[in-house]
Amino acid sequence: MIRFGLCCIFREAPIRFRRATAKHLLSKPPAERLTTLSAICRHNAEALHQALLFCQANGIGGFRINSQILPLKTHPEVGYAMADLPGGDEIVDQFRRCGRFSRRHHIRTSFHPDQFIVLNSPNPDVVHRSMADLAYQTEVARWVNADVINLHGGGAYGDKKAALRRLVRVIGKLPTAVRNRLSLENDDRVFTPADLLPVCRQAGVPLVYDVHHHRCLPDGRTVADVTGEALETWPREPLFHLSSPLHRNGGGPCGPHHDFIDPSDFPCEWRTLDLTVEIEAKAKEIAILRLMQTLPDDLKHRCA
DNA sequence: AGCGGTCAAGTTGAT
DNA sequence: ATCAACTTGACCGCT
Repeated sequence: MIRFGLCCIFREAPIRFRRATAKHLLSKPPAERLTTLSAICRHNAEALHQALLFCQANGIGGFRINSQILPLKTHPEVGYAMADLPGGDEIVDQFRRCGRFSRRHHIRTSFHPDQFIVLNSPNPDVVHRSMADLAYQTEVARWVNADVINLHGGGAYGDKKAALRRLVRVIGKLPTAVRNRLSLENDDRVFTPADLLPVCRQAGVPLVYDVHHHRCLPDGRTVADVTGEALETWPREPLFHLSSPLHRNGGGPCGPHHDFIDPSDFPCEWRTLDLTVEIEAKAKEIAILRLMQTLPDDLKHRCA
């Protein structure tokens, strides 16, 4: 069975996550900062519960959690520990409730740290800050029962092979709780599936195959090839990515995502797999619900 | 109440 | 050398 994952936010359902800016917090006295952050974190824990309820009620089998669910958690000036927040224990409890709900209803959750988290940077400060952020996301992942923290390979710095060697080495040094959840995803500018699959095998982390990125940044392999090799990197249910481009510039760089998914972008090779497919479409839950309606018929005709 | 500029962080590639 | 694009809002200060 294919299950679809929703990425971070809703277009129409009235479920919103809050954030904070460091600049604003720094204009307040420290005690007030913590009160503000506490209110936001509490709100977000409740919003996550609502998000999971929505998914459960609508047959959506996965949900990607925004990295800013605990805003600015590892920021050098306004970063904090849960114990610093007023009512921090209750906030953690609420996240644990989300974890029990997702386990009971088989809703898979994941994280996708943003572009500032780079494990293979030649700058050790960048790597250390990245590892700290991964530790934070892992902490939340344990509460909420998320089994995937998905990352891009990072930069090439003019020497892809050396960059990939650094990546293997740094992954090897990660705490087990982080590495057990870590996955790597092919991107649209630097690292293809062919680049990352050896890293995945050496470092013992799975590949999140993004077929749209692969079409923009090809590596000579077919969708069928990469699908098969990526599946072998997963000791549990695999997780792949699907999106449709707003503009069809065949072979050019990946542009912005479309509002919806063109069902014909769904690879026939995935049809019969047990697989989580995270849907990157700007219409969010509307796009998933539409795809769930149109895909079965489309597959029947296109992939016979 | 509504508007628009701004928001921690990195890297690449276009200008 | 500088700067937008990644993804995309939400927030905050101002009117």
